[in-house]
Amino acid sequence: MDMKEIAMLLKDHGIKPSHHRMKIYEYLVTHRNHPNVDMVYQELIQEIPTLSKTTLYNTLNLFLNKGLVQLITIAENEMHYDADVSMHGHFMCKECKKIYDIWFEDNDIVLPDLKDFAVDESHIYFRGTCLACLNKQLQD
Amino acid sequence: MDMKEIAMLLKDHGIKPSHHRMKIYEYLVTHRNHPNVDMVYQELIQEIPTLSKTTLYNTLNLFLNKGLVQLITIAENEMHYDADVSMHGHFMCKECKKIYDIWFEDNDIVLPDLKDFAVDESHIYFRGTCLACLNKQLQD
DNA sequence: AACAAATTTGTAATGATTACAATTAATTTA
DNA sequence: TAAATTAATTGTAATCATTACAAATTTGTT
Repeated sequence: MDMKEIAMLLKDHGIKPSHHRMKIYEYLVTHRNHPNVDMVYQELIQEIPTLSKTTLYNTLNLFLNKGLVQLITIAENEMHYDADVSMHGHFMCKECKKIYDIWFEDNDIVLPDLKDFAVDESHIYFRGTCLACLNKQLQD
Repeated sequence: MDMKEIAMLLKDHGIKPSHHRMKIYEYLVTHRNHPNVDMVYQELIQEIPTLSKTTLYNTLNLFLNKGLVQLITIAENEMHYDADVSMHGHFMCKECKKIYDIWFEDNDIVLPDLKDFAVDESHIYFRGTCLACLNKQLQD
């Protein structure tokens, strides 16, 4: 996804595509690693030495409000962000803290329609231990 | 659920049933309101004027580790707790912040078995607006 | 009662996030 | 094009949930 496409995507979501905003979205869409704020910051500060964390928070909240990214509240002490807003689940390894995408077969999961609620977001979270960390534990 | 039953339940989970611990669990099991730490504190401090928030945090973490309660990470800035550890979903209203239980019909939801992951916990979260808040909005 | 172990407490530290006012950059108007 | 207006970005300080830690209290044991 090149910068021209990113600019158009932001515009389509009612977001003026400033340089900072484009770089932040570019980070999310190329890494796809469900980063927390600091992961984005540590990477972008090298290209944009003046970048402020407040700008990051402002921008990510703007993206959230415009529906450009989704918020992942699977961790206990910090937010994570996902540029993929399509319906899929997330698994967090309690050992390495890594967050994995969980893709479902088409009919694997059908969430029920909720009466008495206007639902904006649906999330499916799993916690446990990932294969890499299970193997590491066997070596001890 | 009386105190004798609570004491037995704690013991069955390897937790020595001190008075504080029993009162904290009693709060969770009788209110069933998915409280945050402060909600428990504000109620119990009236009966136990010496209660410390550190004790609350310690106790809730102990309950979590022993599998007596489950952690709800649906809110963006604080943890919520649920004494009902059976599989059910949660809906959080963005307006009033209230958390509702979502019960599924038996075959309504079948979460897939994940290869390459040892899953300890599965959570289904919804966010949106509850009926009470939708009606309130119509009045304006 | 005396000792040891477990529980509870109070205070201070941590760390993610937000508030807010100042600065800088971009856009519009004259 | 320059001044004026608006929007975006920055830096610092505040907020607030949670944890660290050592002291005090309670409980259980010889």
